[in-house]
Amino acid sequence: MGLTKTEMFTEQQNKISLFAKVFGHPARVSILQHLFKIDSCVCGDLVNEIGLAQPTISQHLKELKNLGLIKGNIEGTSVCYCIHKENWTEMKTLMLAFLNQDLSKDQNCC
Amino acid sequence: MGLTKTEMFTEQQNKISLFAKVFGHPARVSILQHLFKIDSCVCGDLVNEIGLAQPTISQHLKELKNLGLIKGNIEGTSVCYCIHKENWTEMKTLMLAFLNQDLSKDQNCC
DNA sequence: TTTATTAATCGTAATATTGCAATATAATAA
DNA sequence: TTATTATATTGCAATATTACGATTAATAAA
Repeated sequence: MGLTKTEMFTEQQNKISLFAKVFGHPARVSILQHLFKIDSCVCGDLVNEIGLAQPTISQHLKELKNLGLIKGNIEGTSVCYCIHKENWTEMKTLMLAFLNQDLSKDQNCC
Repeated sequence: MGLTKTEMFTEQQNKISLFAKVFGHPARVSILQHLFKIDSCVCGDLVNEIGLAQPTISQHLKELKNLGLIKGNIEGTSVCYCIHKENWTEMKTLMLAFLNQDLSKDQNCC
């Protein structure tokens, strides 16, 4: 099927999985790390930096933009992308709550 | 193509994306939250709890096990799954480094 | 031994993702 | 206006993912 049954899950679970999914490709991880490092970036830089074709990078950028994690400003013929700080912080809160679940309880097996 | 070009990325980037990918489905998020909550669990419980078919849950459990995030003990005819604490902690370190990248720098655009 | 019970595996259909060539769009330069 | 440059969109082929019915395997109970 390939179709996720989102209606069976809570809004929080679906949100977590959507953010995780966008991090689930090394090109998007790499793009984000690059944006953090240089603090702004045009698409062309990323094509050179990463090595995937321009349409592929553009598509990955679109997915990051759709989720609100980055924003882009048109500057002449190029586009300046950067991290959307507020949304990144909000996403982080959600992901941290998931990652920081309590590990201290005793397990009654394993 | 559908085939990720992992050779273009660092080992760290590939690792982050592999962990993120496994969190990229709400059923797996739900399974992990459930395991944290009750601290141990058999597959049958999860089938009732989540509502997907037994083979589907079993497949999601397998992916979590393959990445080392959970482990399973056979107990009679059922299997007791639980969080692999050491590996969870290791994964968390990696993901936190990614999520906690420095947001304080000035952006020269956007 | 026969019959549950429980979870894993197999096979398969439907949908999603990845990557890129070709093309389109938009802004600037000549 | 006509290039030129930079990014987005389209279309498509290859592969991956999701979900589940049918079956298998393994243990427990009768």
